[in-house]
Amino acid sequence: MIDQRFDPKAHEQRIYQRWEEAGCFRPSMDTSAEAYAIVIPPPNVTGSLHMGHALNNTIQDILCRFERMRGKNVRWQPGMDHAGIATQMVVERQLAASGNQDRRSMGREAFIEKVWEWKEQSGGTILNQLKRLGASCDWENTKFTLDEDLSAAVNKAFVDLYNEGLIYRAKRLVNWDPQFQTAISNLEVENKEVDGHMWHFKYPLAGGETYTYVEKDADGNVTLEETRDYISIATTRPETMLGDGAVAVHPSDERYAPIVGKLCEIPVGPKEFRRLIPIITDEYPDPDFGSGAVKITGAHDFNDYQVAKRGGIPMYALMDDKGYMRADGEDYAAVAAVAQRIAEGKEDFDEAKIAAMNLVPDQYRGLERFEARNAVVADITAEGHAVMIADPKHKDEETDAPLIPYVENKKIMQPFGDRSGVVIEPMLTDQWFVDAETLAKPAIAAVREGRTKFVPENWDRTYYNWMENIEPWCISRQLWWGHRIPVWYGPMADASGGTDGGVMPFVAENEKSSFTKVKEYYEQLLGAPVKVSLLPDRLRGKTEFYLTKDIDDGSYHVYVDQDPDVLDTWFSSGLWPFSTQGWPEQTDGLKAFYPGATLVTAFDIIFFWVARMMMMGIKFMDGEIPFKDVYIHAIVRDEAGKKMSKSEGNVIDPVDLIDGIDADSLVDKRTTGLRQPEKAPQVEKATRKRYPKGFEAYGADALRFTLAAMATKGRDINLSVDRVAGYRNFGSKLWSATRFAQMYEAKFETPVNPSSLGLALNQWIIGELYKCCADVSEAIEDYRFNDAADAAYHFVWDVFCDWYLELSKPILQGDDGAEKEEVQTVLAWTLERIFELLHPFMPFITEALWEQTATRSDFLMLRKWPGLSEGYHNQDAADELGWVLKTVSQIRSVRADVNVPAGAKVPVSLIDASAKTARCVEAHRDVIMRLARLEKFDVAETAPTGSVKTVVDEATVALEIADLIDAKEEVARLDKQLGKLGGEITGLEKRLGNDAFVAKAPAEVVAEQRERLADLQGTQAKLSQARAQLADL
RNA sequence: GGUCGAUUAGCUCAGUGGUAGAGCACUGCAUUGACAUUGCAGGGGUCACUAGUUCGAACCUAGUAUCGACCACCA
Repeated sequence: MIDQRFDPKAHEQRIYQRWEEAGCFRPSMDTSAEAYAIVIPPPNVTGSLHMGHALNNTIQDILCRFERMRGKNVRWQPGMDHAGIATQMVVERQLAASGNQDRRSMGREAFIEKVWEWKEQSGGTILNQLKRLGASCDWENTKFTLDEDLSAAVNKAFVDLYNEGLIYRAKRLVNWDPQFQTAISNLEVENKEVDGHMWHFKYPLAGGETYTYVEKDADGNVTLEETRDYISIATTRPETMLGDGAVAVHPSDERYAPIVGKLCEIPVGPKEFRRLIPIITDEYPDPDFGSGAVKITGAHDFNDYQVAKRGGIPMYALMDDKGYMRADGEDYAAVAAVAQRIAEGKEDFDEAKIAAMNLVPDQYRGLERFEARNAVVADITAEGHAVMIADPKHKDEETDAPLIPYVENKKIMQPFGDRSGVVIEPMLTDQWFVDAETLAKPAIAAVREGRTKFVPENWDRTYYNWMENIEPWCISRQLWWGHRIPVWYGPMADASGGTDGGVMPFVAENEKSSFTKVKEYYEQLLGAPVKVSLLPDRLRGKTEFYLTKDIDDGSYHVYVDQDPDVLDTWFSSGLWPFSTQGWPEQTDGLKAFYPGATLVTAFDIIFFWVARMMMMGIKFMDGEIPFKDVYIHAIVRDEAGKKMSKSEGNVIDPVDLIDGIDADSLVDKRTTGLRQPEKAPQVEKATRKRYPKGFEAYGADALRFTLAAMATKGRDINLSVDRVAGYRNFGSKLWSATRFAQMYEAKFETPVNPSSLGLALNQWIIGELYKCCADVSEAIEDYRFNDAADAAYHFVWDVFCDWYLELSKPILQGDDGAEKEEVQTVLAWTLERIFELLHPFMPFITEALWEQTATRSDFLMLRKWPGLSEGYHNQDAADELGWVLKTVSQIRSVRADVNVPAGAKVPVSLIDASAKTARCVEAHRDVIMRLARLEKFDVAETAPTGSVKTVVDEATVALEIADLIDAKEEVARLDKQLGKLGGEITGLEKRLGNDAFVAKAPAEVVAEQRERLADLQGTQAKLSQARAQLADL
């Protein structure tokens, strides 16, 4: 006999280990079976399991277990992402906390070694947590994006794209994170609205020139006309004025037409040398916004960058990598003089020249960017270049109001680094880019043509929206942790061995092949033997030593230096569906498991990952898409619909739901080692704030079932612990039902042949089981996990436990050996099918029940899915048991209505019963008497006087409880029912009386309604009769 | 500004044109026979609003209101 209760702690980890040891997670590699692959969204190596992961992986596991049971060759590909910035951040922080050197003084190699050390010790917590959840991943094939083979795939992908011109290096304006001192992609920038200011300044015209400034209203009437010697500019970032290259106005803006082409002065910096910049026209400025004139700072604003590129305006970079005003280069006066000549068109310029020019006036050099802003504003204002307005707070006539500098307080959108949280700075730097536009085209087509489908499908709009407006993808990161860019630079040289300090890139899959390329190149160029070595640190920057000639034999020595940058983490993630299967080798895994069946992920990762996998997969796998379906699931929120966040204190840790959280055992929990040590206290605190008393250990099954039951398409999940408790109870119910079966010696491992069953009860339950199986299968196939969970839940609890088990009791406790044996067999058989049916949702408890109900040689996990045929359904049995259920329910309901004591046994007669009903009475008398607590249950001609009546189908059920009832109350009870019936009947009559309905509605609907009306009228007649008899009393 | 979504019972949510549902909460009754992590019975809804399409609308269409998410934004 199994234990009285299911204790998750006693079974979950034990069973998981059994599966793992037996190799249950491995693909069958059965070539006759259909292959089925899901690649896990590789969690960050720094990650620990949160509710989103729990949902994501529960869904994948349900699909994998379901398809595995259906006989497919399943690989659920697990692994982890090296997560460049996140990991580097964690390790750097740890180094700092333990008083170590920072990474720069430590050096690249030593630092990376530290990260690997950290990875071995603390990384990958999440994989063990996934095991706690029951994830049936193919662990033996676990991959890490920085593994040797995956790194080789990354390099190959890079080289191939480079050779096709789809990867290129360019100086462009990119998002720069001043904290991490690296470029990041657009996607890693979060735009947030913050309180900001917009300052209005006057840029004086060169040489004190003046013009007539005229403003007109919509009808062309002049509203303002004055002589000005300046142009008014509005800006939210005054510190960038130092890098202005022009002022732009819209070509149609008549106000400024007189001064277009003239020069104006940037009103900041040393008075003796104010820089002059041209006033130009461009389509970009909106004449209706601000003053209509825009300062153009090409190196510090994305819009300005476009204008500057169009207009050939120089873009002066003002800041260093840390977001401080530049302090390098020549002093301001010298540089500004050059800039002046450029602005006046008197001197040519090129990118390199501009890049070297530091136009930050001496007094601002080295200031942090926000300090610089304050200083610039103060200086300009002090000097009287702020636009002045009448103080709006002043109550008097406008003319009397004092003038104050015009500064608007307004909400502005500001970019923040999603990891660092600091304000992102647009910076002009050399970076590597992927031509995403070209790669996106076939990826868009794949979805348009339905080769890859989004579920729910409306997400394709989001995908198109982004893909059709995709920007070049900046893939280089100025970090150390990641795939180093496979590019080596040699010195730019001429045939005589002369160098100019420039570099020549060699792109190759590894160092060795790059050296071969370098050697070939220089030998051809120089016509002499060439030896190649990697540039040692001590020579870095000393370009004169990069190419040297041996005076003795005339051979050359070339030093090459690998690009110091690493690739965006998502570059390697984009290759995940095929790099994990061994690409570029044509492995069996690759052949079988690409393309995958379904990608399961949350919407926030569509751009980051799904889009990139689509582009890369199609590119490298001969146009074959990486997966057929993309199932986009919900975001898990707290029960009030708020996003779970540590600061809100509403985080629920999935592992806490599995293991329980006890208010007093904080210490105990920390020793489980399931969380990152440095993270654990915070999570504890957050959960405990919300659940001060803690909560029970609900087990992985309860959590999984809850998530599945709530996983409706296209809606967020508001998770409540109560709900988890509810589904834990469901597991308990199944457990105790199995105990019941064991108690009555149910015959497990015994086949059932539907056609040889003698009892309607058994024919009925296997028919119900058949329906349930069909519903669950269809729902999972259709990604309706909530429907699948509901169908199983309802069948097990409401049909199997509440009815079948109760109905079977008289037989199991009775004397008829043959009947008893049939029930023992069907009971066990149905339970076994239930275990199978629930296994994808609740793998642990079902496997535990499987192993403990018989001596078994197999795992439930590897059994065949119960795909029952329609032959299991028997309509006669269904009708018969349907009648039994109705009859019992009706009698129970009446008993409760008229307050018959629960223990009292009541005699009941059945009036006007048909022959068929009479046969049912004979067949099921015992069980009905037992379940409805009857003293007798017989067919009769007439109802005894003083009985309480209800109607089941054609028959009136009379409860002989004259002594218990009050005639008045009984009349009231019947009237209430009649009232309800009457309302429904009227509605039906009205509908059926409507010719249009009868004429236009489908015939079966009309027939159905007619039948229903007839039924209701029959019931009404019988109840009315009963009422009439009572009234006579 | 663009896109997507939500509004159904006290709460959290299912429900793709034909009798409004679940879980939790609530009320009454039931405790030595699988299960109190239970059983039986019950109360509770103008399906946000307006108009339309339809024989028929929670569901389709248009609009309104409120809430939310994402993307892009005026220097």
